Amino acid sequence: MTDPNINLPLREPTFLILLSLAPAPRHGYAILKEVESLSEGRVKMSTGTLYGAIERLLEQAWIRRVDDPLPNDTNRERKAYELTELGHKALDAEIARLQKLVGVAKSRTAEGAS
Amino acid sequence: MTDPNINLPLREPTFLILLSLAPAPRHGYAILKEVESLSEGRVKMSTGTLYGAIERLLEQAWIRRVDDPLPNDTNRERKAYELTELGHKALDAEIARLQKLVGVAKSRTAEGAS
DNA sequence: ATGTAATATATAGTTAACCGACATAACGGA
DNA sequence: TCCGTTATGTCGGTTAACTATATATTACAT
Repeated sequence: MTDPNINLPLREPTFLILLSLAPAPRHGYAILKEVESLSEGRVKMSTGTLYGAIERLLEQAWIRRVDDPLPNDTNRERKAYELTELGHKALDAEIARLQKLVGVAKSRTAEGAS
Repeated sequence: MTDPNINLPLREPTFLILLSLAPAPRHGYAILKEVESLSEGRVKMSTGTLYGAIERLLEQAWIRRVDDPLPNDTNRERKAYELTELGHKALDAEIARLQKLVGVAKSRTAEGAS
């Protein structure tokens, strides 16, 4: 039932990268900025983390390369990525896992608390 | 502000260990079983993970050793642990982090709506 | 024109936590 | 008496993330 290609849990940077790509394709640096904004400034990924994760996600086929959605007239290199079907499934599965965990945690810590 | 002794995110096994200790002290093996039940059978921690984490959590002073709450008449070794104040804070902070993340993820992946 | 901040990609070396395998032993019931 | 469960622990390998470093282009202000 559970897809063997989807190995949870994701670590936070990976999760946020996928989440940043969920609505639309983006290039690396844009992911970096989006992750920071998604986490309200809390997560400032290093480029080492970012490009390492991109490489891994490409291998796992959770993301794929696409043409830059915002083509520019400069010589500037830009590589864009989007979620694959599998990537979407993985993200959804991870969100479900987190949601369940939060539910359990809430009910467990609520007793006797104030 | 944010306690410098609390370094988030936690990885799932660590989170579940803290959560298992939240209502009451437990000994190692009981934590192992509780984690499995909290995760509805999904997370089957190895003892390597468990005792490694316990050692780390003791060092960080997120848990402390206590007398076995269920004393037995046997020669069986049993070591019980409970959350410290700091451990409780860390757990609460992690739950808050997860909850916020789920909220962001939900709103971002939800289609429709404007 | 010159400097510098922001944009953009990439690699190398290190660390922390987890995982699987292994090891030991007491207990309880069939 | 045997076996599954309870109970504690070590060790080596894996892996993702982190830090630091590197390179180059572009935009903007002085």
